[in-house]
Amino acid sequence: MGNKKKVTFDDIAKYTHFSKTTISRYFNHPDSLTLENQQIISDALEKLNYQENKVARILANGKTEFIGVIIPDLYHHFFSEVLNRILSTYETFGYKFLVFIGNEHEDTERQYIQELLSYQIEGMIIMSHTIPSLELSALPIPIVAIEREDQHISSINTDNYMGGYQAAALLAGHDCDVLIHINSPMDVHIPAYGRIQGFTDFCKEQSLEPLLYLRDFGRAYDSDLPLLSEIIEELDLTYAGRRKGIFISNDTLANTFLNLLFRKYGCLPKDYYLVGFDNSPISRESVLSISTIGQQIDQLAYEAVQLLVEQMNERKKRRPAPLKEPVHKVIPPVMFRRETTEKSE
Amino acid sequence: MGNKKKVTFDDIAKYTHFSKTTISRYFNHPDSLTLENQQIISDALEKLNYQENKVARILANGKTEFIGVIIPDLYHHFFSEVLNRILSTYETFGYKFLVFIGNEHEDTERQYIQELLSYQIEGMIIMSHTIPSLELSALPIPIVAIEREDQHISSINTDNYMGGYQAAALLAGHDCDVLIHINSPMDVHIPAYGRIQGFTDFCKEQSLEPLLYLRDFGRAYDSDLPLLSEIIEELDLTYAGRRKGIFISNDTLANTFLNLLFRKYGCLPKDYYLVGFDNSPISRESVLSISTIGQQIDQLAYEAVQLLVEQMNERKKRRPAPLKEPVHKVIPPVMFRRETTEKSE
DNA sequence: TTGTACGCGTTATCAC
DNA sequence: GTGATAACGCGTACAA
Repeated sequence: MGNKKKVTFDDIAKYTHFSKTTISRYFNHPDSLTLENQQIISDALEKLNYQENKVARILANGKTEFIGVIIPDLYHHFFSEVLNRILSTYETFGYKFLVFIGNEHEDTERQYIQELLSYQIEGMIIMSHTIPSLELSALPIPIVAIEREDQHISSINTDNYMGGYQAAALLAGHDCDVLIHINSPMDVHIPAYGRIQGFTDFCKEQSLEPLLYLRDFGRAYDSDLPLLSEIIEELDLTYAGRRKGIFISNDTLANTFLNLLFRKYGCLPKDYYLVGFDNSPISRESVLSISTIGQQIDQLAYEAVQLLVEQMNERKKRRPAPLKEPVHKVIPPVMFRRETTEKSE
Repeated sequence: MGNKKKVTFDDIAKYTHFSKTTISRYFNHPDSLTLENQQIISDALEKLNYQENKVARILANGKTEFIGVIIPDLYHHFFSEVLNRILSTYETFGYKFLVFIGNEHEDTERQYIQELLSYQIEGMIIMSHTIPSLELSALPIPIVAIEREDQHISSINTDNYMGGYQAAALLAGHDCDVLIHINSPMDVHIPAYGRIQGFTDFCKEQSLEPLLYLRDFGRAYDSDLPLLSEIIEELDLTYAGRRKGIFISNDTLANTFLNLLFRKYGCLPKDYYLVGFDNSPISRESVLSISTIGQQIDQLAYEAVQLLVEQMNERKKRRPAPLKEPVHKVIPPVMFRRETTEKSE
């Protein structure tokens, strides 16, 4: 209860009449002790109620087993699920995670990184996109990006191109003759740009003209509503009666779109076909289940940690062979066919 | 680029012809140096590219500035938003967070706690509910619970009782004469139980008979569907034509309920009034916006960290006066009136 | 205002 | 198989 000093190796050593060294060995090379002595020490640990102190161990051997994480927010399900999966790799790799929420300000994120480095993190996973990868590549530790600009650092991404391609193919397979993609404008170097590219490439291969609606979405539900409303009005006017296949950049937006159609028509009109992206919970829980291109978040996270662990291990070797070029790994998306495309026709 | 040894106070000291102590003071008591000398050291830090090592500092002064967090999952928006807010308090309090996902197994969660303690965390915030608070209260650090069983430890909770009461009042205010609450069965000591209590107490005060449907919800969307479907069938049969006010334990479930009504009737029938709980995004993004009793997650998280920080600071005093009794603080809920109750009548 | 000497709790190196 | 002893990098009396 009180402020008892903590029990240390010294206490154990005195109690057992061994040396500190032997106690240390009990933890790190137990085989080098006789079974008998192992038991003695083990009993002493119990009796004195010893609690490990890994901070001292870090100072002595330099290994923190810390990985730093900077994530843009936890509001979007995608990010929180990625973090969930990252944290869960503790069971496999044993690394602990120091997590910061990037707040969109470059300078504060730089401070976070300094703070992480001061705690001797061995590697970093970054999903926040404010700091350019060129700058990150200069940091003294291995870094892995997930779904962000990654020209100069290693990364794990969903195969966004294939995702966009599959979405277009799904819609075309339902005989949609107007193929539409709704997204936010973005830089070519952001992985998600592949969704646009894959979608338009499929259209071109099929000699269809892809219709792109790029608006500044994602600020908030209420500000997305009028933007989508406007698009619906335009589509209804211009393509009345024609079968419209619409690929929307994420499930949240797809759900908003679907809600607007329900408000206007009380249902999903026959000539509308919808595909979202992410396979986030809302795609199953919307008023009609939404077909979507799912990201394999568990794999994204696992591979990111694994790639990081490999590079961190490499550094611990006597003669490290660091990566000369960043590694970019890509995880295939998975298609979910649901009610917004698989109607009884 | 290479494996250059890290720059330490010793290097700075040699470079500036000061002693290590002075360098240390530069960081901890800069005022005790002349401005001139501060500048000299500051320049040297730049030149040698010094990086702080907080691990060494921890070993020397015992303050890790670590808070451990154990959270059940990040799948539910409530938890991820709480974590979001907790992490964001770094800006205010400066504490860093080591986060573990509780995996429902008591013994592995105990291991997590040991791991956290071995890193010398100064306090812990726990939302996971597998380990009884009595056991937690025996740990050698301050602990604060959020929305979990908290008989023997301090806690921050939403005023669930008031939430249930308000929900019932809102429904009664719309002249619902059948008041229904849908929830999962739970122990009386879980804060969320207050929702049931508040709801039924209001009903009794108004001489209304509260109708409780307690089912094992929350496993998955698909397994909730039939449970809710059955309830709807029963309500339609038993209370046809009467105005039904339904308080559902959380917004996810309320949304599912609403979707089922839409599938059956193509709309929210006139005699159904719905109130959810949490004010999670789905309550705004469902096909009709759902009235809900919102938890003030930002406050929950902030107060939890603050309470913890107070207790951690108390321990650092020469003569600590630890809490004799756990502190239980309660945050009022906020009502959001939306389309599922505020119809044009 | 600045320096000396030691402690924090563990691991690593070398002896025995 | 076991034990001294010296790191690891910083903070803090105490002394000057």
